[in-house]
Formats: sequence, structure tokens, C-alpha cells
Amino acid sequence: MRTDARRTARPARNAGVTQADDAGPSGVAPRSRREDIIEAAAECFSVAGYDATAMRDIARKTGMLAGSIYYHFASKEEILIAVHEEAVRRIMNHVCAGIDPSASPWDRLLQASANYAEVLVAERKFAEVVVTEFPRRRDDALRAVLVSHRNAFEKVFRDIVDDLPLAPWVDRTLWRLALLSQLAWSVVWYRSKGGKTPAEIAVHMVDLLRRQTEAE
Amino acid sequence: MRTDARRTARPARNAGVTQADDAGPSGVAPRSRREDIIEAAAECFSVAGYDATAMRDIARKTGMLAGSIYYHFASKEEILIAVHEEAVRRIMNHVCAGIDPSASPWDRLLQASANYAEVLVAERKFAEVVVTEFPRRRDDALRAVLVSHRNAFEKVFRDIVDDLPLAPWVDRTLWRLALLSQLAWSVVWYRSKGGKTPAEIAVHMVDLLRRQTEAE
Amino acid sequence: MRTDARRTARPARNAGVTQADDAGPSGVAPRSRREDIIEAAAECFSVAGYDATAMRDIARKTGMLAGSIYYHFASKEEILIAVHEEAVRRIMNHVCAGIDPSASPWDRLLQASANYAEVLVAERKFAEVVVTEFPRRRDDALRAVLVSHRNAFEKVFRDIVDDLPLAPWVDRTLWRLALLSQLAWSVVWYRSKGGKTPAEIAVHMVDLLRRQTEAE
Amino acid sequence: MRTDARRTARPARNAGVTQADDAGPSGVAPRSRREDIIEAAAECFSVAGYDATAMRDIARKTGMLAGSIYYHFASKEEILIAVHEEAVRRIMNHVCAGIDPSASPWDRLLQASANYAEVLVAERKFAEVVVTEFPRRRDDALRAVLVSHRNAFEKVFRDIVDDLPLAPWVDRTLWRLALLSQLAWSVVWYRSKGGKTPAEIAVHMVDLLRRQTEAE
DNA sequence: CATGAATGAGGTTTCATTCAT
DNA sequence: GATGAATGAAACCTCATTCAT
Repeated sequence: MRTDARRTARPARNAGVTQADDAGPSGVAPRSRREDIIEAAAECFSVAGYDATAMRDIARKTGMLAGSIYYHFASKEEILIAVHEEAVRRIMNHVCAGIDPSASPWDRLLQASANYAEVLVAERKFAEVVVTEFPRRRDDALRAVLVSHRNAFEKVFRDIVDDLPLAPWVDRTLWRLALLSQLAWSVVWYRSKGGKTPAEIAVHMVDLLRRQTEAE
Repeated sequence: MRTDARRTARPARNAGVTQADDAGPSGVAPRSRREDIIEAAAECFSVAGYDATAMRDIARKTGMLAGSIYYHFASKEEILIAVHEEAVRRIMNHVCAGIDPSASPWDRLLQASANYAEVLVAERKFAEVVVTEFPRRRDDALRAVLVSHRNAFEKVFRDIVDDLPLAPWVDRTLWRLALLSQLAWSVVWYRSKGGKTPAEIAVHMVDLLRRQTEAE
Repeated sequence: MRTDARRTARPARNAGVTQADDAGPSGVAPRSRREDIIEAAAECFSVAGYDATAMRDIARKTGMLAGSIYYHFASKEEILIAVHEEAVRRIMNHVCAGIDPSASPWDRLLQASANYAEVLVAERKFAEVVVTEFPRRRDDALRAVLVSHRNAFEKVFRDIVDDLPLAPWVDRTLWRLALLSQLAWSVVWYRSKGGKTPAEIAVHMVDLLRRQTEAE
Repeated sequence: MRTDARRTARPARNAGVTQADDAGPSGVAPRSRREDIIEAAAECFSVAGYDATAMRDIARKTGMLAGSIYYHFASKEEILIAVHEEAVRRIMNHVCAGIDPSASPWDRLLQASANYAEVLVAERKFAEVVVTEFPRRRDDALRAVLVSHRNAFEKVFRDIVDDLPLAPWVDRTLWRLALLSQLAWSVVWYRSKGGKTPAEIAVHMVDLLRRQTEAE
């Protein structure tokens, strides 16, 4: 039979790993614990996958114990959701940056694609979660949440592609998927392979699809 | 993160060895228990992923108990290896079927690509394992085994691509990867979407890359 | 079973000490935080049981956080003690109210029983804790505290029963237990069942026992 | 990142606690593991309560590890259900034993009550679970199961009470509850108190209720 | 007084694996 | 070949408790 009285007075020691980054006057916002956890989880998920990542792994990376994470997140799944959300946010931010709304559709697409390729590499940790964890999750409720995140992102490209002067026979959904697939795949396979920057690869890929399908 | 150090370098038992099913005079090969397990595992892996698949899941699908599997396989990992091997074998068989060695490189590529797209859909269970499980496995010993399977498959395309009359500036490795990526991606996303058959999509994709990079 | 050995004999702090609420001139006693907690805990304990109640549950009901409770109570167990004490106090207050010390023993018993039945229903939250939590606690130190509370209450009935003119063969302890058991049980089972008020049921039950055992 | 290969060849040692009771020719059926677990759980639940009982407690009592229990039961709650079912079965068996269907209703009630009081004491471990765990469980699905067990038992008494020649004003449901409450309570409180056997107490209680309410 | 954050023990459960039968 | 039973490590999660602010 158990008693629940706590036994020993445990001093709340911050066990060595002082996450000291109280930015000070430099202006860099001190990352909250929640953000620390999301960052650590993204890294774990991208390296080992969601299933193979233990709460302890995430905790260790943030200098806490597994149980402590539950103060910030209700479950492991909620962390996945948060990571996925953050990933989409980062990708979107980067993709949309510096796009001139008054530019031609093709120029906007080129810019967005280059941005996308760049962020896929720059934020590979987060990007891989979106690319590789999402398709596997079968739980309906979870899936609905992830899809809702993803829709925000896809809309950016859908809007641009809808504006493109493509030949009438082109299935724009498939066309968009083909482009995004190629770009996304580069995250998984691209390992500083070859001399091209992500942006250059992106331009290349858009070009490929453009010549074929542009309306005359 | 759980350390992945393989304790014993297990040589990929049976790797490359074709499990000769003694079909007998009837002609119809009675599937051995081993093959049943591989089939069941492929399905589980493709639906839930390797990590989320329990031995019990595989066992249930074959009508046995979890413990019984160990008569046929030494470990769960060996099942993954066997599934991966079988997947590559099936893909290869289909990809190479009906290719005329004396045809032009472009024709051979078209044929191989169409075959590839088809088998990715026809054998989705196995194909998904190759496409989605392989990149995640970080364990060196295991990875080496999977890579060795995959090399056999990639050689088919490498050989053809090497024969293609491409412009001198083209990185053939990247070119090949771009093609295979697009095709592979279709497994994950293709859900009888649009009216095109897998083969038609493949022809389309090859065409795209061809016009751009063919030597004059 | 979790061993229940109390590490430190904690004297039941405040046991018996009436927490004088300084009502001030307004006359309406503002319920102190301590009383809020006791009230909330009683409700939780009665609904889910002591073991299944988390500090957080109690805290939420009072609009604080779990940690804040520890300013008012040293441990969860101390809350149980306080709830139990308060429960017995409320029951006693009600049971003794309006009993004429100069009335006949039977009349006093009837009055006390009716009062008891009433308070069991009126203060069900507290009553259930006494009725259902007490018998389960095996820890000796804790049990001693709870028993000491309870003795005060039992004395009321013991005194009355001792005055009753019962036949000499009657075991007065058993007789009292039978009566109290029936009454207490009604808390657990009584759900506005039937048309009788708690007081009517009490009268009925006393009557049953009376006819049988009254000395001639 | 985890690997799941098991490290050490663990000999399946039965760790000292050999539950050797292979009855042999004596004819005593060797209790199955499932029955062992139910027995052990009943004891734990009756002593500490369901919530305060850890799977490890039950396991230790049967000489296994906590995880091993899950081969026999899917969850802790299923154990509670099984214990409750077994408890009701034992009680019913004892209550119904030796009742002459052709006897008068009052005789049948006397017999059943005496049997009931006896089994409550003889099988206190199981009886306490029914008496004290049942009323607390709020989960609807679980509650429905427990109620269904209990109904079988209550029917025995309901049938007898329905046959009794009681005064027309008597609420038979309440009457039955009063009797059963008194009897059940004796399990919790009865500690070889006084010189009466359980059966004698039961007869006494029935008698009390009888004189009052019997139709003339 | 209260909060926010953390601790660490321990809870239930899962699961790859073993092995006698 | 297969089963039944068990193991034990490790997973996710809960919770009483502490303490600086």
C-alpha cells in the first residue's frame, strides 16, 4: 500500500545544464521553455522519427526531466502538433518573404519556390517533420489538425499557380504537386550534393515545368 | 535518444539469396510461412511505420502468435531487411520486364519509368517501405544492408541514364534523382487522382526532363 | 502494495483546534482560503475518493494552483484529516441541535437519529468521506487521528443508548452499530428514492429496533 | 533513438516464488494463473482499495512481474471487473445453497440471509470489493458492467421478498435494501465482535424487520 | 499569498524477446 | 513449427511536493 508523502527535501537544482540565454540588452528574445521544447523535439523527430523519439530524448536536450515537459505540453502528440505548426509557420514566413504582389505570376512563383527550397534546407529539422511525419499519421483527429496547418501553406502556392497562364489541358493541382514534390524531396536527399544552392535548384525546377506547360 | 549501436554485426542473412520456393509440379507456389510474414509485415509497415508496428500486429495478420515469428526470423529488424529486400526485388522485376536491351536509351528509360510508376502503385505496400522507412534508419549496419539492396535497383536507372545523350553540363546523378523523386512521390500522394494512369504520368515526367536537357 | 509506514509521526496539526474565523462586525463569516480548500476537497473526495483525487483537482475548484495549497496545508493527508474533522463537526452540530437533555432517552434518540439522517443527506459531500474513506485508511498514525474525531461523534449516540431501557440481553454496542449502519447506508443509496424524508426514515428505523428490544 | 534488440539472454527463471500447487491426484484443481491473479487482486483491493493498489502489488503476490499480468488481463480495470464478477459468483453460490424452493418465503429469506452473512465473512476479501469499490466507480461503461453482475445477485433477494406476505404499505425495494444494508455493513465492521455467528446475526435482523411489517 | 516551473518517484502499459512444452 | 507464459526494459504519463520569485 502506498503512501504519497514525499520523502526527501529535494533542492530544486537546475542540474548543471543552465540554459542561460537571458538575452539582456542585445535584443535577442530569450527563448521560452515551450520554444526550447519545440526546438528540441523538432530535432529529435527529424533525426529519429516521432515514434522512435522518447520524451526523455526531448527532455535531455532541454536540460529537464521527462516529467517536466508535461507542465508545458499535455502529451507527446501535442508536441508533434506544436512542432508541425511551428514548422509550417517558419516555412510560410520564409516562402512569403520578399514576394512582390504586383510581380508577374511566374516571377512570384520563382521567388516562392526559391524561398521554399531555401527554407527546406535552412530549417531542415522542422521541414523534415512536415514532409515525413505527416503522411504517416492515421489518427483522424490528429490528421485533421495537421491538415489544417498544411492548408495555410498550400494556399500560398495554390493562389500563385491559379494565376499562372498555363495551357488549358493542365491539371493545376497535379502541376503544383509535382513542383512541390520535387522541391520537398530535395530536403530528404539533398546533402550538400553538387554545387548548386537550393535556390538555384528551385529555379531550375520551375523552369522545367514552365517550358512544357505555359500557354502560348 | 535511444542509442542505436548495433551490438553484433549481423550479416544480412539471406541477403541476395532467392528463397527458392519449391513450387512442385502443381505450378502454383504455396506461399511459405516466411513469405506470409514478409507480406504481412510489409502491410503493417506501410500503414503504421516500422516503429509503430508491433510483432503482434504482424503475427495476427498471419494467424500466429508473436513468439512463433522467431522461428522464422531472428528479430524484428531482420523482418524489415527481408521486407526491404523483397520490395526491391519486386520493383526490379517489374521495372526490368519487357525492356528491349537493343532499344534506344530514351525508349528504355521511358519503359523503365512507366514500369516503375506502375509497380509503385501496384505494390504500394512494399514500395512505401522502401520509400519511407529507408531514409530514416540511422543505424550504420542496418543502413549498409538496405543501401546494398537499393543499389541493385538504382543501377538499372544509372545504366540507362549513363547511356542517354544528355548535354555535357548535366549532372546525371542529380538528373536521375530528380526523375526518381518525382516518380516515388507519386506513391505517397497518388490516390487514383486525376484520370492518368501511373504509366502515363511517368511518360509525362520523363518528357519534361528530356526536352530540357537532351543534347542537340 | 505501497508500504504505508508513516515516516514521521506528524501530530495532527490543528486537530481539535477550532479555526476561529474572525467574522468581523458584518456578521457574515468570509470563508477563509483554508475553508475553501476543505470544502473543495470534500467534494472531490466524495465524488472520486481520496486516492483518485489529485491536488490539482482540489486546487482547480478553489481557483488556485496545486502548489498554492501548500501554504495552507502541509500535505494531502492533512487535508483529509481536516475534511474528516470538519465533517464530524458538521454532523455533530446537526445531530445535537435541538435535543432536549431533559427529554426521555427514546425521544432523544429519535431526535438525534432524525437529525443524523438529515445531515447525512444535507452534507453528503462531507458525510461520504467519513463513511467511505475512514474504514480504508490503514496507516496507524492517520487512523488514530480519524478515530479520535469519530469518537466524539459516537459518544453522542453511545450516551443516549446507554440511557435506553433495553432488555438485559441486548448488546448495546451491536444495537447502536445496527442503527447507525442502517442510517449511514442511506447516504450511499438514498437518491431521493421513495417519498419519505430522511427524518421519516430515521424514525422508522428507530421504531423497528425499539419494539424488539425495549425492556418491558 | 532506440534499438529494440534485446541485449542479454535472460533465462526464464521463476524467481524463487514457485507457486507449486499442482494438485496431483488429490483432486484439487490446480488454480490457473488467471485465478491466482484474481485472488491476489481481491486481497489487495480489499485491503488498500482499487486506486491504492499497484499492478506491482498484485504481481508480487502471484510471483510475477507487473508486465506479465497483461498476458492475462488487458488492463487494471479488467481485473477489477473479474474480481467483482468472481465475488458476485461466490456470494450467489453460497446464498443459494441449500435453499428449499418449496419452503415458505420467510424460511427461504432466513436461509438466504444467513448464507449471505456467512459468505460476507468467509469471503471477506471479495465481499469488500463489491461493497466498497462498486459505489465509487463513476465511469459509465464500467459501472454498467458492475451493475449487471450485481443485478444477478439482487434478483435472488428480490424474488424472495416479492413472495413475502408483507403489509400493503411496505415499499418492498426499501425493505430489501434495509435488510441487505445491515447485513453488508457487518462485513466492514464485524471483527469477531460479540459471541454471535454471522448466521445468528442474520436471523436476528430478519426477525427485526419481520415483526414490524408482516401482513396479519 | 500565489504562481510558475520543475522534480523524481512511481503508476499503467507496451513490446521485443525467450523458452519449455 | 507453434504456443503459452513470462521477462524486463523502457515508454508515456501522473502527481505530491518544493521553491524562487
